[in-house]
Amino acid sequence: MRAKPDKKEMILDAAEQLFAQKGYEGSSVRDICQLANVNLAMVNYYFGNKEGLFEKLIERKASFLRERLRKLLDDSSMSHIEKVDAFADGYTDRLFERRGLTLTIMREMSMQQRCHFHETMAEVFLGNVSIMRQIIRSGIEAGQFRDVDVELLIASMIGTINQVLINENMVRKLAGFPEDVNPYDDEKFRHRVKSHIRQLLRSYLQKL
Amino acid sequence: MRAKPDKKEMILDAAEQLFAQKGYEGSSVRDICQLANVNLAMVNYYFGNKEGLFEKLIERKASFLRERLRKLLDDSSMSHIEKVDAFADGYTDRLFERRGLTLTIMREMSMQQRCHFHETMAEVFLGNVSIMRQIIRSGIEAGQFRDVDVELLIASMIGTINQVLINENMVRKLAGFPEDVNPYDDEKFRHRVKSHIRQLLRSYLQKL
DNA sequence: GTTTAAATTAAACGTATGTTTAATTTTGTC
DNA sequence: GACAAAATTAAACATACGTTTAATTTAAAC
Repeated sequence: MRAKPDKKEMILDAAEQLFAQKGYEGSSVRDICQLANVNLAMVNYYFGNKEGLFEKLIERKASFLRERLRKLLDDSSMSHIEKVDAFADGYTDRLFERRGLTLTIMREMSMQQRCHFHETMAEVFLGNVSIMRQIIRSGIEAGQFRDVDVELLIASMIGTINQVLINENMVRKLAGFPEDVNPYDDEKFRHRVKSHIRQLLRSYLQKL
Repeated sequence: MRAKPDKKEMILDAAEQLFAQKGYEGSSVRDICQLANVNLAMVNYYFGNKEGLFEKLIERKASFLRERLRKLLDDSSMSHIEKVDAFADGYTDRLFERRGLTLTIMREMSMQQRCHFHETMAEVFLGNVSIMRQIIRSGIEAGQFRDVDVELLIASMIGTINQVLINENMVRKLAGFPEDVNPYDDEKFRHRVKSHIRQLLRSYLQKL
């Protein structure tokens, strides 16, 4: 007697998977419904239309990360550099775990098509950026960090993770994984990325 | 008597522009032909089909950058860190100037759709990565650089640029540009990105 | 058990897509 | 100017798409 499968969730799951693999336009409503084992009309019944499905997908897990990161701001037991480390680690974990959705959002953000999506995505994104910015700024004000270009440093952190996520085959080649292994599930590789980002941020932020 | 407009080139130009704005699937052959002012059948006449058009687009400017970068390797008048600087500057310029194509390639690389494109793209990409890797490695062997994670450092450099290119609106907000200005044409902003990357690489590579 | 709303279905609708065809025009060569 | 090849065109083709409809089944409430 397993829990009754929620068709709405099944559609969202299927859409998340297909959008990640084939893009928004490349995934037909028929494909999504077939993968979710529901009737073709259910997408429009539950979400109005295909765009509504996409927006629900973005909203579904939007605020999860932010709450965890925001707690870092108020934690007085950690030093500034430890907060930066913790933020980067948390962010890396999150993007690795939700690689498909991360890629989907990134692709949509880079297009002028469907611009009304951008607001939802920008809100989520800027929320996280704002937390990271505050962490770094307070480190600068406390005299522990160099006076760096905060916005671009954040772009470097997120950009590094995205760059690693973008091409699975490239990562396999560069890191020497066999063809049948998903490198993003490999704990060693994730640790390698994390410690690279940590060292990159540390060497850039800390005073000589 | 201006030069006769080469329709093949006009199609490629139109496709490059539309793919960048609306993605591969989001750009119809009809849209492309209308923008290029040619008949609908010309795409299939010149390129066989839509996928052939895309592949020609990738090949058109593939090797341009590599030759310039390769010369850096043999230039004995520059120090190792100067070569890294020059590589990063050249790469940034190139990606900024060809932003649309960069985004298009990035999106395609992140999808499992149309996997036969990946070989062409991977070849171009790995060629450039390989040059940068040699530059950094020889700096490490000469004892001038720390023994860093070369592959991920390159991912950081390219990822930073991509992250900046991905969202025009975000850059406008973060850097304070008005709505009607293209921030990627702004010489000051480009310089800001370049010097950030330079400092990031330098602080990470150079020994304490 | 009847009633009412929600959930689900198969089928159809209208349109947009990539591609092909067959006819026509342009261009270059002798 | 005649011929042949290349370039260009309008029209049609077959298919896939997102969406809607109208009928049916399921579930819940009384």
